[in-house]
Amino acid sequence: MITHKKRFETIIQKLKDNGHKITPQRIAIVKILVDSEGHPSVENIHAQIKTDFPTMSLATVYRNIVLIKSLGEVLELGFPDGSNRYDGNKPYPHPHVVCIKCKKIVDPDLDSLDEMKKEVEVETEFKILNHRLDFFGICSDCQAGKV
Amino acid sequence: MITHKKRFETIIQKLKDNGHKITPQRIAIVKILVDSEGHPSVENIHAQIKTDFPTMSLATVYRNIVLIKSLGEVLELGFPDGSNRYDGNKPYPHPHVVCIKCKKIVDPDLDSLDEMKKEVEVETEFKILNHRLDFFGICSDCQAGKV
DNA sequence: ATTCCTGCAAAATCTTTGCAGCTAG
DNA sequence: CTAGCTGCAAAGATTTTGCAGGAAT
Repeated sequence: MITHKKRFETIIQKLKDNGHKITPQRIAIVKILVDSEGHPSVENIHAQIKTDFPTMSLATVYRNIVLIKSLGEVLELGFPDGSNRYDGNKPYPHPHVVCIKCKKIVDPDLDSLDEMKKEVEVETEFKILNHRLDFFGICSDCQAGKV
Repeated sequence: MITHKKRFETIIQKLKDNGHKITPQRIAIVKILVDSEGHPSVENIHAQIKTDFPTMSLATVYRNIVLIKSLGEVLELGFPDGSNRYDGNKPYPHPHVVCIKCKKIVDPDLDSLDEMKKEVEVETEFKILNHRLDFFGICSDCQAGKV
């Protein structure tokens, strides 16, 4: 099983391997990326760190997200409303189910997706490299009116 | 069969029905939305119209896209690079296959998607209202090096 | 006649960049 | 030491908004 701790070490190691320095800011950002269950936004990450690291700059968060993305260790989720959120635990494409009320994000298991990709390759003659699949709806809590 | 002309009339009618005036700018924008095979961007629409309508403002394009979106008559495709493109012919969610080299967009037929949606509803207990499925890859032309 | 629409410019977001000083290795 | 990183502020890019004049119905 892949724990948050292992993910943390994987990313830090990859940063080192590629000649990047391990700064306190970087550590803090990576920690949040792998600890968050809730797919944090840049603003979110910044706010969390700023609490006990008041000089942390938004630019630094952006720069590090770009860096970690370029190493393939975080997945960027761009949503229809223009916001971006990040997943440091599963940095490869995978489906999401998003509650449009409470913004909760769940990762469903969908085995049929791989098959669908092959279907698309046959039908369109594209070589498929990547994909994005998101469902939007109301989670059971919000349906029940728990807000 | 649904022709571009019918789509044009449908949208214009819907605008009228909802008490919106039919201005030359509006007509030009709707025309491009339904005539384009290539999923135009806002910038794109603006540029096309500006040729023979030099005072056309970007703001007007944005405002009308928002309006037509609110009537459910155009689909907005937000891409990972931050760009938005629009589909006025099929304004309901449907899968896209995007060539990352030449930016061509193809609409594949994927019957299995509806089933997948139900699968997700059962598994997550969400009420699914909407979805987004995009595949990214290289089209056959670009694979062949035709650029 | 009125109500809605447009163009322009300014504002609002979100993200990136230049630079001088600082710090990890 | 010294290459790379950070913070700050300014710049970019994209989309939205306020306002006064203009157009559709």
